[in-house]
Amino acid sequence: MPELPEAETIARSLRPLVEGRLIANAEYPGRRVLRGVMPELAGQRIARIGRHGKRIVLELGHGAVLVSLGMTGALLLNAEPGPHTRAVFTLDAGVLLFDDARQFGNLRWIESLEAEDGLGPDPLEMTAQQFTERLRARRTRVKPLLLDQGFLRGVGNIYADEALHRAEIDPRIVASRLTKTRAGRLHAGLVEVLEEAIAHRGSSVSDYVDAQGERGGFQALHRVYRREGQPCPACGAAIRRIVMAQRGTHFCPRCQR
DNA sequence: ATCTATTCCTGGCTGC
DNA sequence: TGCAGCCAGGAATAGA
Repeated sequence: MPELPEAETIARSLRPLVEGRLIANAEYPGRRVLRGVMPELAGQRIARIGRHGKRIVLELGHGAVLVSLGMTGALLLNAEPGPHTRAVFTLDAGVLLFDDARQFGNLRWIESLEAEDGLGPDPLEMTAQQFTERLRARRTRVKPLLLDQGFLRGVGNIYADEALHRAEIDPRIVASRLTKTRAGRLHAGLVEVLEEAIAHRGSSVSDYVDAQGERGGFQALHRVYRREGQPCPACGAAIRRIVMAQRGTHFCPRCQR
């Protein structure tokens, strides 16, 4: 499931071959992938590839296409279209596909990112103090809060669990009850795990691959995510799994109190 | 403000 | 070997 590090990896792997290319043709088999009205893209140039939270941004001469990868979305460069291909962008050199088996992903045209928003700040672009203030203002449990894209953009289930473990914080604790010190540790844990994951080109838990079809390597370094019953790398206690907000939540009952 | 449940979807897994 | 049933969950939505 692509989150911030996976989206960043995809953006980086797309840039050298897609930035500056002209879109010769755009097709959307089934059309279900589109959210809202998609203008004619043929003839437009992809000026820049960006990332906004866990989404990929294809910046055009005017406006941009926001790619939400959902659970199983992938942007593939020069691959063969398959049964799950939802969009085909034929470029002046090469072809860019959007494949998405489960169809939780979508494409949306926006005028500008600034006008767009409604999303919280990027965890890698905020100070510990900003994070701490936002966090302690909320009377909701910290794990679901980290998943709330309006609170913070880019964090999903994997990195929420991994950051809470690094910060030694129980996912069930109410955010406003965290001390400034512990909130600061959570910020540090988030930044650390996201940067490490980017360095390892993301986590391939089920089917995530980058634009060249390559898997990430960070899944081997997960400390709690989907490791129920296995020993905590820090203390050896068995990792627990509970469900919060309909999401599997993994934590060490000894380290995280 | 914050909560939970539901919906979308299908590959991959379990168990018979 | 085949198949039914269940599970994973990002985000939108409804309702409490």
